[in-house]
Amino acid sequence: MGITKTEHFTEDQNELAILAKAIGHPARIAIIQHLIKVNSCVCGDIVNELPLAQPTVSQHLKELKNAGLIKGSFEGNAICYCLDEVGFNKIRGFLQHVDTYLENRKNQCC
Amino acid sequence: MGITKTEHFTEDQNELAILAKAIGHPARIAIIQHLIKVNSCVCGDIVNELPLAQPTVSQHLKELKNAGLIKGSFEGNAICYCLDEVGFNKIRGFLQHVDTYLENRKNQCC
DNA sequence: TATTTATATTGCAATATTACGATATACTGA
DNA sequence: TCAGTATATCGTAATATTGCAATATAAATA
Repeated sequence: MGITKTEHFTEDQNELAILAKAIGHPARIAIIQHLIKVNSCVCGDIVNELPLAQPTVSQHLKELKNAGLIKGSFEGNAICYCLDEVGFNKIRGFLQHVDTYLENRKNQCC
Repeated sequence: MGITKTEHFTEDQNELAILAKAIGHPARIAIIQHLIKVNSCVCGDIVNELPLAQPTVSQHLKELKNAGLIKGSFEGNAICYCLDEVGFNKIRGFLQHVDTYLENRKNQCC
């Protein structure tokens, strides 16, 4: 049905899913990587960095912002975007949990 | 268009996106968490753990498997699923990159 | 004020995802 | 062999996502 049964899962599970889904697009990976590469907030040139039209990029930025993975502030005419720790901290918690388990797991049969 | 312009992005970006997208659903988060919780491979009871019908769960397991996040092996009648390091290692690399950046970043203006 | 520049929003078409009933497959044990 | 159990696949409906042209908004500057 294309509709996720959100209400059947915990708040934690839904939040993690939203974060991972936001990362789950190559354009949004590219945006994150670019923000790291230039080591600063980026005002305006993200559109030029991506092989997508301006409205599409704007939409991807909006999704990253909604998920808490980037934040933006007005810088006169333009808008400055940079990574937001808030979202990444939540994902880090989950993945550290997984990684710790993988390092120590017993009873592996596969 | 609902179609991702995969060819315009790097192989690395596409692969990371596929992994993150696979994690990006609460049912699949729940599957991963359950595999960690029981600390062993799980033969059969995953369907009972989730509030979804058997074909739906089967589909989610398939997606996790395709992404390299779980692996399964036949155990007689049933199938054993457990976490697969391969996929998680790739995501870890990306997120460590992000986390290292966040800890050390300069020039923050937002 | 009018123009330019930067970004967001709207509307829509194409495609993808989610969910599940029905059914198929495949192994086990009687 | 046959029934029972476990899982996968098919088909399909509902909804979500992706992408972009057109357009709107808003600040900067001439």
